[in-house]
Amino acid sequence: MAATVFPDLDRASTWFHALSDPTRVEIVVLLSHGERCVCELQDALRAAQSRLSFHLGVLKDAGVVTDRREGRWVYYALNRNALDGIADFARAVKPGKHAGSCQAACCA
Amino acid sequence: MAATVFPDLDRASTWFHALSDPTRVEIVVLLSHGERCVCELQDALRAAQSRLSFHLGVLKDAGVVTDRREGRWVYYALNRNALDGIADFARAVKPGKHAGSCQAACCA
DNA sequence: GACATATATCAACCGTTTTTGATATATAGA
DNA sequence: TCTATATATCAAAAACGGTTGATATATGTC
Repeated sequence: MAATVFPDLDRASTWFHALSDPTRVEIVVLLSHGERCVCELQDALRAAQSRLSFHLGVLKDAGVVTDRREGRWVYYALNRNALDGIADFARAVKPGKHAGSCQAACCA
Repeated sequence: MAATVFPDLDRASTWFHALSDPTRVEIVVLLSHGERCVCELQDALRAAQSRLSFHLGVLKDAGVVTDRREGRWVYYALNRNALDGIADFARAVKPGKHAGSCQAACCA
């Protein structure tokens, strides 16, 4: 059963979808230095404001980033839980890592 | 500089794109039990043959899986390097993990 | 209140991805 | 060689995702 290997496939594919665009991966890398407001990201990426806002929305909906308003500015930050979940997924599906959790016949 | 955090952004977003579809994540989970031929995956996923073949092609092009022919059958298997790369990415961008690799001013 | 700045939302457009059904290729066995 | 099975490829349609420019909302300052 798939579920025994990694319990939350939909959430996983949502994370991966959020990271499937190079611009969004760049945003994540920028945020890995610490939280940033939209205008800082805009300068760093030289991206149109609505375009950046769109990508931040995708990342936020997927739970990869969080946002917080401070005065006029909105600061975005990485969500550690999502990053841990991604690493967990990669670890969980690595062949041989779950030999105990399914029938002996199916796992090499 | 983005490159200091994770050196191969394009490869990362290619991996993530390959995993951005729920069907493909399911395939990966099935393959985590060991290599499988296309017809076994077809039974497990109840997916049309050409559809499955398409998704396997995407995973293969991204380097997430490998294939090998044995007689009439083609067996697909996970590529550990890609899974390691994904886990590495998640670890590398986790805030605080790369404090030494960039200017003190930028990292909290 | 009027104005400026930061960010989000919307609609239109365009290109890409996915699905489907049909056909092609490869291998094996009779 | 003929037939059956496994898989890949192709073309057309449908669905989706990203970009752009315009407009809306929220906040702060004068």
